[in-house]
Amino acid sequence: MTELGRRERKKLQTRQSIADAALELFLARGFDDVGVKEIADRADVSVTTLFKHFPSKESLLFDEDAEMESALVGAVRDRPAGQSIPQALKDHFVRAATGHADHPLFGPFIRLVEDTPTLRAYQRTMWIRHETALAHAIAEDVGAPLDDVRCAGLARFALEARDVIFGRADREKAAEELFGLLEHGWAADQKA
Amino acid sequence: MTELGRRERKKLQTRQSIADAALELFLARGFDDVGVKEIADRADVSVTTLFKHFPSKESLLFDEDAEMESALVGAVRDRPAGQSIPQALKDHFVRAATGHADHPLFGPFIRLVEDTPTLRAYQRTMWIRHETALAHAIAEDVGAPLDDVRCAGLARFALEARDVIFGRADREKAAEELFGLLEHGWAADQKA
DNA sequence: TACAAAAGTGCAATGACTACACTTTTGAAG
DNA sequence: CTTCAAAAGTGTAGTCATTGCACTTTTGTA
Repeated sequence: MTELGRRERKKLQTRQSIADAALELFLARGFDDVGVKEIADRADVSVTTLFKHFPSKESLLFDEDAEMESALVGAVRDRPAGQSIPQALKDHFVRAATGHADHPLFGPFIRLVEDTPTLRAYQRTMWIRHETALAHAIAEDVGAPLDDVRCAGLARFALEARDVIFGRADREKAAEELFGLLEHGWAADQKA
Repeated sequence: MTELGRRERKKLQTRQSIADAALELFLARGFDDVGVKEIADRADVSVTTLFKHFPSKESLLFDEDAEMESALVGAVRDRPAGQSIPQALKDHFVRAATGHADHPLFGPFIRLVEDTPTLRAYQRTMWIRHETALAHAIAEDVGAPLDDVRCAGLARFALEARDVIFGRADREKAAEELFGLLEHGWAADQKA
């Protein structure tokens, strides 16, 4: 679509260097044992520049965000005919989880986040940001008012479900059971 | 039960002074516009002492914690015969919310927390800590393995429901609808 | 009364983050 | 090709929460 000028390209490149440096160092020595200074040095930029690109130390690890939200909304909006919303969300999460599973850093990355309280909290905050968007998509789909409580609730529960699932050994089964619960509750509510 | 010696009493008193000073200042000027130094000064203690009593600035606002957890577990364990677990939790939350509603600082306090991202996040983290305890209580009650996924899920969803409910104008109705969803999903699952 | 543990203090340091004033790069207009 | 304002980058110095340390004071108890 939009051609990027050299300027934009260089900017993105700087950003990428920083993110790469951060990921390497964090994976090697842990989030708390690496300072921003060191990351900036390795990316060959000043600390000031680093913070011009990323709003916080935690954010260095979570880059792609806008895409996730539209994917989430899309999963509800464009689901196969006849499929329930909880089902569609479950499929979406399972697909997303297994989609990246081949990347060699996926495992270590997950472990890093799980083992660092700060990062868990941050990830969760970022994740929950999508609640409103998802809630609206659901409400629109079923023809409820945009701020309908049950739609907001389903959105929240679904997003949380992902977090619970990730903490489990058998993610497939966990997803099945948790979304089963939502599925039944949601269906019963829809009838009323 | 246990009589407190003068030492313990003085310690608690110091702690209370600090918490009081913090609450006053935060309510008056907002969380981010008050420094720990100022709080310590008002409570007439050193900053070092302040941090010997509280692990962080945020924790100054959230004191009573162990009680909440046992109350939560108790709500499940000692619920009236024939009442479902989601129902019991709903009742518990509604009761807890209205129980403090008469306190004059309750409203402003809630508003302070809602309006300060840091505090929202902190409160949520503290709150979710009870997930495991609640999940175990539920599992025990229905005779499932302690780490059963559906029990953990219900616990998580119920705790999150409280958060969603607090963000709503009509909390009574919101509670009704959200726990209705959990109720139906849970009931359907239990039969299987 | 004496003494060890507990409570409190002040100081200096760390580490994330910001404000500021500055230099360098670069896209685009003339 | 020159020019110039915006954008990208830099270094310095500061703020603020939080911690480690070595120290004094208080207090329960033997």
